[in-house]
Amino acid sequence: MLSKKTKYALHALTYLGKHKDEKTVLIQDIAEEHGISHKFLENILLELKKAGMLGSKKGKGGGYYLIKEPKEIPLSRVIRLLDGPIALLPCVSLNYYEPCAECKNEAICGINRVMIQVRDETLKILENKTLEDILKEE
Amino acid sequence: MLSKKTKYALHALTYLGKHKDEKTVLIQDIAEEHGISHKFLENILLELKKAGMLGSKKGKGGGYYLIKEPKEIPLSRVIRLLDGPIALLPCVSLNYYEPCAECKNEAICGINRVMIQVRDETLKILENKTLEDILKEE
DNA sequence: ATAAACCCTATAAAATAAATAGGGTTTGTA
DNA sequence: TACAAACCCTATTTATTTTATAGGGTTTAT
Repeated sequence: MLSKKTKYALHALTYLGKHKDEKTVLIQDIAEEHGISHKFLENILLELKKAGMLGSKKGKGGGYYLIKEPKEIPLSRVIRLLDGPIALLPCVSLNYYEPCAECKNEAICGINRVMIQVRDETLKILENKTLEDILKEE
Repeated sequence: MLSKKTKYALHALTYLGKHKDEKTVLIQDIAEEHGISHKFLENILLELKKAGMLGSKKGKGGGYYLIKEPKEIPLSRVIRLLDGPIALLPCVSLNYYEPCAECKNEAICGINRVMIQVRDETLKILENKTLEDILKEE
């Protein structure tokens, strides 16, 4: 399951996508819309900004805005940023690889091999679904 | 990512699959092979037994054994049993449904709709990969 | 000047996962 | 028939991760 962080990030991105004709959107507006703590959401938006998905403007009249086209933001990107690996095991993660302690020899581990296949197929799904798909459904 | 419980369960099932010509296998043998605590593994094997995947024999000379063909044990089954939902959000889980607190109206939520699609495609993968696929790779 | 907004780091609280403990029950074998 | 080896069960503790809070600092439009 996705963490609340990721879930909130998706809500925030969706909100920003729906209001992209407005120049900026306030944290407070998104937080109120979804009943999220202002401060918690702030941390999430900062991460999205550092990752290059959002821009922001300081000072009175400032706020956040999308700096990418919704179709350029795949679910895989958001999930990896806030939740970490998409792979089901550390030993098959592309971005967060770690060996499995209980595995004597990864090279001959059937679980490892199958999980690589699962990872590749799952990635295909999550790379193809983007913020645009979410917006189209609203 | 899968919990250690699920990972250990997969290792245990694989071990049992590789030794299915022997009548029974001891917890201790599996635990030693993968450096898992005997007691922790015991709890996992009991769950697998309750779920109808394993049989066991008490008393001296007893142990655990597979009671299903490896191809009848899909990953989805093991994951759901030990880890819970396969869906990425509670509001799209088939087996562990719960509404999302921050969602005002699930019926018009684009995230919900897209996550239903992701769930269906992910399920296809995890239902098609079975213990047999793991055993074939070893 | 000032208020409204973003930015940053650290810490606390809550929830979950992982492991341990301690015994009970069953059953094959000597 | 005693005993040891194995499964069976429940509860508790420990560790880790997630979630949330706190408290301020910096920037900028008006």
